[in-house]
Amino acid sequence: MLINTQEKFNSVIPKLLSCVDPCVDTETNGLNSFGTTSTQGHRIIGISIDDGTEAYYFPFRHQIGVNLPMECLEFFRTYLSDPNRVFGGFNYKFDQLMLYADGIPFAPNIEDAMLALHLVNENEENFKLKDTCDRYGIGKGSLEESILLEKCGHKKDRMGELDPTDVEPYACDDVRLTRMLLDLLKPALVHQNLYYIWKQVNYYSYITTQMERRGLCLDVDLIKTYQAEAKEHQEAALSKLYDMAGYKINPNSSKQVCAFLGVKSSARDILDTIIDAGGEAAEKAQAVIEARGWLSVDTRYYTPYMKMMDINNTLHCSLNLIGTISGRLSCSNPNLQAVARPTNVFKVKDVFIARAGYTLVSADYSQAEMRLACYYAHEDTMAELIRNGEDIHSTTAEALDIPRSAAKRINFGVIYGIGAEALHKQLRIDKKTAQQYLNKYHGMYPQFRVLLGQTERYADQYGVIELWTGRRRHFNVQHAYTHKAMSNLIQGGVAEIMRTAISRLYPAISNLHGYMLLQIHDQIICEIPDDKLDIALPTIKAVMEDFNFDPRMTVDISYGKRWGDMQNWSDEI
DNA sequence: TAACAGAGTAAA
DNA sequence: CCAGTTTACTCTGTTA
Repeated sequence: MLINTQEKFNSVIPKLLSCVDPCVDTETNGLNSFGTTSTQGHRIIGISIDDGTEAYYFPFRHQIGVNLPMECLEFFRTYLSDPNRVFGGFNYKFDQLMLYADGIPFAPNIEDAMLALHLVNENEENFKLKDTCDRYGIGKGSLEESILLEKCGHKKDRMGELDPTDVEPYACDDVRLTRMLLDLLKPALVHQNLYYIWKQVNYYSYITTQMERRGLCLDVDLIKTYQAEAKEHQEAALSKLYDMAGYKINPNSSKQVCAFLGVKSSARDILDTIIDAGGEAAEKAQAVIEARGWLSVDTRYYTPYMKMMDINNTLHCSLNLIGTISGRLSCSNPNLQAVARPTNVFKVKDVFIARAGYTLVSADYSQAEMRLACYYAHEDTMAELIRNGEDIHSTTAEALDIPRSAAKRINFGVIYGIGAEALHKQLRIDKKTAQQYLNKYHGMYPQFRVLLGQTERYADQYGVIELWTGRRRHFNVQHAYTHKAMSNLIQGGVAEIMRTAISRLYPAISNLHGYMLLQIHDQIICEIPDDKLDIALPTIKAVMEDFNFDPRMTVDISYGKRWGDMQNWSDEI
């Protein structure tokens, strides 16, 4: 039902107010509510709400036809941020950010059908509302959508150019379908014992939305300095390469580099092999790496950051709760979970700074995956090393009489079931030696192999494995290979530890007027007021370590004004 | 010219 | 017929 006059609006207000679980969707003129230095933030053009009996569309910014007066948005400011209502949505994080851009605060209680879908079946071919409803036999197909997309040239962000009358059927369809999907998925969640997890994940969505909203502050002057420096090095590295090759070789073209070096792949590990061997080819390979580094540090970090930041020099990524099969978060636009670790070339972390009056705090779990693997596998030999605070790589290397690099690789790889083939490629040693190292390793720590087999057999037999929280990873579909079950158990398990910790930590950090900015799998980045650091640091450590695994989860904390320049903190001092 | 696959590289 | 896993992004080079 189209609500585009004050009279109609007044008549539906009582219906909205009597609904405690409205389903909400927004139509917008784009995907980015924050805007960039060169583009304005996108805005809501209308809001649709299903109150359980009827669906309404409230148009505000259509370029033609009759809109509701903007004053009516005032009602939604309180209504849509009401902590006493539960808002149903599909990828509601997106709608919340859009609503926020119109001054509507985030509502803490949400029920997101997309998150429910991912919990019930993380193997879905996609997580689009209409496609999902088609697959589950809900609604009357994507008829409304296809008609509408036809009208606006197949671009949803141009829906504002249409009359509200044309958009209403589509917009109302979305909220009706969302409610139907929620009604379908809730019993499935209950049946799989996932309902409580879902409520938690909805809250996690609320927290991560706040992280996106806050964003990370950039030191623009330093970016420009680093860009200029990178450009100089690029030119030097390229001219050196051109001299060597005798023509203008492109270091990013694997074809050209392969021809230049007489190899079949120009990937980094192949180039490293050539460098190991020494000689003239080694110099060539070194020059390619040098040039690639100075080119990519700019094209992959500085330049995109300058383009993507908002007018306050703030960078807002997207934290995706359904981006992975294992239950980890994924991060995009930009991917701040994959910012290069600091080197002479990649000084990228330096350009992320704390806002005035705040300090950045990084808290990361030490050896989280290995600890969880020990816990699951009852691998007591390794567990004892960890409990005693030993360097597990060095100790392993000494005990087995293998290089430390090999011990380190196996320690990381064993969680994923590494074999001789992969180890020989990574360490650039022959396959026989790799197999010997593995045999020694599994002789010393026999339980990892046992867990690998057990988890795989369990997944084969039951088609599903359960993480320590009760979250499930399903293997009862094609292309869900059970040899990955242990990896998923550990990776997903750490993700659940992180989710639990962040959910517990959020109220504490908010009370101190601090902010969480980012989650990087086993690490969080926060921004804490300078005068609250003394309280915040021990609190963060205590909350994050508050689990009952053996060996226990421990957290290393560092703090500073730049991400690239942090000092370690210890509460002993 | 746009779309796509493949190679390469960043993180945990 | 997968054999360390989970991602996101940029570039090259070919194809529609």
